[in-house]
Amino acid sequence: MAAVKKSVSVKDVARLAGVSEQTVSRTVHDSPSVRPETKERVRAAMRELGYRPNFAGRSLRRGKFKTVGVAMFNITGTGNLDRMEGFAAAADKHGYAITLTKVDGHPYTLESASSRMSALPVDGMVVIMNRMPADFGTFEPLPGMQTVLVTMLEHPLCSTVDNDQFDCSRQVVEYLLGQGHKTVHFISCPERSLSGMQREEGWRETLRAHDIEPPRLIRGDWTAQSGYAAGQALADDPTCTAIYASNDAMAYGCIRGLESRGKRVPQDVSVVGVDDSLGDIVPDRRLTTVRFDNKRVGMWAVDKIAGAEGVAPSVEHMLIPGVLIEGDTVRSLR
Amino acid sequence: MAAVKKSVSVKDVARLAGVSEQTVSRTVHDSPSVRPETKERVRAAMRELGYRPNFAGRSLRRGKFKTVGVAMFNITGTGNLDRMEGFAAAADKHGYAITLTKVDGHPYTLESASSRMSALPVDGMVVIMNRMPADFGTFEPLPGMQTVLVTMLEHPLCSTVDNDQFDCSRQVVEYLLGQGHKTVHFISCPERSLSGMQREEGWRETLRAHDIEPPRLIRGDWTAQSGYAAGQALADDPTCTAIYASNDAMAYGCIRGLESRGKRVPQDVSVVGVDDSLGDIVPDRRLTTVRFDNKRVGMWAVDKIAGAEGVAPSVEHMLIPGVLIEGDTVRSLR
DNA sequence: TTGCACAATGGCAACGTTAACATTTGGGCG
DNA sequence: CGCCCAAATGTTAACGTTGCCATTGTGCAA
Repeated sequence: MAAVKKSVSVKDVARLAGVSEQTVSRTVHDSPSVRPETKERVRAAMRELGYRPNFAGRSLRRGKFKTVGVAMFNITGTGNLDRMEGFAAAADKHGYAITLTKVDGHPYTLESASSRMSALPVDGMVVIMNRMPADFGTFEPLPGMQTVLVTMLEHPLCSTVDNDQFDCSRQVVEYLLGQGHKTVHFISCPERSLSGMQREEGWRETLRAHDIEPPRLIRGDWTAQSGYAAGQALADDPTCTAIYASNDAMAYGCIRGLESRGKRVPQDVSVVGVDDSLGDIVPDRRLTTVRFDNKRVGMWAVDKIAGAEGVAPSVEHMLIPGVLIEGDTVRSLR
Repeated sequence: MAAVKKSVSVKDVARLAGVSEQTVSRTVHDSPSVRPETKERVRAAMRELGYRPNFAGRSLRRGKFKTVGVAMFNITGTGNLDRMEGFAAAADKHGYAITLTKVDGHPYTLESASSRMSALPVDGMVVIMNRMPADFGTFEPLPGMQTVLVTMLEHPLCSTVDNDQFDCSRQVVEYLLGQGHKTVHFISCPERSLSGMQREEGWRETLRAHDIEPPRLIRGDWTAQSGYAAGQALADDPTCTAIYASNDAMAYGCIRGLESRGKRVPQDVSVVGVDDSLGDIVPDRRLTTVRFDNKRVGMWAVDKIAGAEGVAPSVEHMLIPGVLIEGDTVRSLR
């Protein structure tokens, strides 16, 4: 029962196999200039000693870590899981790993995310922005550290990618108007949410593009309870035949609120949400909603960094459109 | 506009500050044996050159990465976000980072997770087990790599931590029996889910401990639709006054299924779920459920690795109990 | 004045890997 | 038979950091 005292290095393997360290290295990288017999002998030595290449030595030599850092101000948040799925998938594809970091949001700045990352073994970084960082305009990425921001806003020095919230609202409003509704009421969200504000702007702009003055919106707080209250309030408004809620929880709450006031969905009022987060939760009703492709957002961000590989990094801005899912909560008036 | 050509090392800082590399290093670590004036001069040089310590050099020297690897077979899964929150929080506390890796589940083995991690800059690893790996009994962690498994099963060589699913069922069943119900029906889940099977076992054992023969269970698939079907089926069973569903989506589906057959909840039938995942989604009803502390599970796992710091790693097994949340879906028969 | 303790700093080596270059070996061909 | 080329392998140095030990400078007690 031999105790493992320390890590096994190429030197140990070389000694056991009776070759030079370089030959071991070449074997690890499966270089064609090593004789098959030699390779086999080296591999046997590696197996016997339990050799694993040391990441630090390798990175030091190569000057690359093959790792992308992800900075999040909030780990818990809608879509984060899907985004991470995308990060991991893209990283995998390029042979990269993902390093996850929670950044304290006080102050809420890109600088704090950046300095947090600077001491970690990463070649590039992704920052997920939920709110507006105080230094968005003035931020400069660390030299040599390609930085991708997950946001709809465009940044002069960093590539950006996000769901197209504006287009999402446009799709919803056009769809409802296309069903013959005269206007679309909106249940919004707290003002500090960037994505929510963009949905709000999209709703307003699209109505205006159709020469419809946007009705007064109701500000919710993402919860079904606030949607419920909004639904009750809108139930008494005779002009309200179509409601667009900023997420599915509020949309569903709104439906229940309308029903509590005797309105039926979709017969009396049509309701649309955003998120596609209720699919598995509400059994007997399919909410009309917009499904975002957060996985693709995550993949794009990591692809941008891991796919660069020495290519001069360019600044690009990418918006990924969502898809409107037709459910049972919209009625055509035509 | 000077172009940054390559990374700045202690050598560059030392030259500019007119001191030795060692003094720079000591300044970085704020050693008391450097004169304040010298420190300030070195710091000024660091600022001017934009010096950032190189992770690879440091790790190579220290033989530590200050990073914990997390291997997941599925990124998307209930509770993963909270667990990650816990990973990140604990890592932060110890000055560690988290490296996330998605492991291909074909084959579904601990070995594949382990070998995936072996080439990454991590000091220890956490594996999230959703199913039973083929090599659970025979797996040996990599030498020098402390390995923590997130599972209720105990492993002879690896520490383990998870929510106490067994206790969760015990709490639910005891609670319902305590309200005067004669038995508790159960909506289960696919058999390959480890946690689901443990809930099932807990339900069965607890009933038996009260000399109640467990009624026939209904196997669902985690979705509200399957809960809906189960609710409809159970609506016709006159012995059924209390239903325990293996997650909240099925519990909610079950309620709707019961209602579709004219049964009222909780007046006619009491329903309890597990997850506490509906809090923000169903506005007008608070489901009685069990809330797990996945964040704490994640923290424990990372604490175990990052908190060890040279201490001889011991094998421990930790179960974190959930908390029963009383809602509006249970009626007392007393 | 000498000796000594201690504070401040410097020199050197090593961590594990691999690119670049150097060397050896074997075989083909004039 | 000698020459040259290519295949196979070896040697060296460097990536950036920091622990260890050596050196220098300073103040104070004997």
